[in-house]
Amino acid sequence: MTREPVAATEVFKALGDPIRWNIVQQMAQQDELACSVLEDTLPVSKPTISYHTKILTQAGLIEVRKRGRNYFYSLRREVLRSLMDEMWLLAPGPRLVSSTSDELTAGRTDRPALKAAVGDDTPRSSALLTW
Amino acid sequence: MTREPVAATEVFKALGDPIRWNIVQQMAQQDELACSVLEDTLPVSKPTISYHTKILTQAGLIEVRKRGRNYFYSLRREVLRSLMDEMWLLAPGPRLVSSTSDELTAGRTDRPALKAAVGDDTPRSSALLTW
DNA sequence: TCAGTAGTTCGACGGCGGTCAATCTAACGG
DNA sequence: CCGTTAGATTGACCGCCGTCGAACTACTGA
Repeated sequence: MTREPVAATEVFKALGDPIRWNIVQQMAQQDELACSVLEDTLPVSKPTISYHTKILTQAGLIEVRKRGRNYFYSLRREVLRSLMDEMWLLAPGPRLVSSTSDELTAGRTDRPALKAAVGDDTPRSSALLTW
Repeated sequence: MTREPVAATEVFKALGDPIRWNIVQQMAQQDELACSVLEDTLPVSKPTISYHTKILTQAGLIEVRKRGRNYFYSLRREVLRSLMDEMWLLAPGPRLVSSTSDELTAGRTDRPALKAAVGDDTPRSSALLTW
């Protein structure tokens, strides 16, 4: 229930695990993610998923909604943004602003990461820089 | 000597430790930091400092320069920026752009964090948002 | 040449983090 | 009311992470 701002290092630590980073990326695209999806897309057991979602929750990164016997997670983007702001204080400079926005808003019809693709950390394409 | 881009999770993991985060913050202000300064400002022994700087180096976050028997570390801000870009893909929106720039460029005459101040994670002030 | 200093490297140790099988809880459907 | 299913909790295990003292390396200055 921690509504007070969480220490930056705790958020970093939460993001510093491949599986959790993968979860966050999935949630950024789906905007509301069923727990069952995670069980399908991640190569770990249910308890482990529960463990990771708890870590992310404690870091303030995700929000949990229980509907019936199903759980839905959503990304708290403000936390990500305030973390970026804090980083930007350390490394100001040109920032990417419009990355062919279709990649952000367009209906993601293709299924994302399957089981083995957890380690896929290759950065996506980028475009158009500015201050 | 890893010159290839480092996985995001590795960078996050490197930033997810209070002492390392403190080191990064110091380097962001000093722009070139003597190892001896770290020994004075951090509450850990020399071997531990060496260990942490190694982690940061492997994550691509800092660069090492040896001058005589002294070591100097500097922050590789590009890495921080590309990490921000990757985060921005997940949480686009208004970003802080000019945070009373004196706080960024002005000569920092006051000594920063002393021994006990490692846990000081409170975000700095901010201002002026935009896309 | 040699004593001293700066910093890394090398064990070794304690604790935390990630994992799973087993158990538990709560909601659903019949 | 009861079997089933979704997901969290518990307990245990093991490997890695952060820490330090001690030894080592390299540079300095006299």
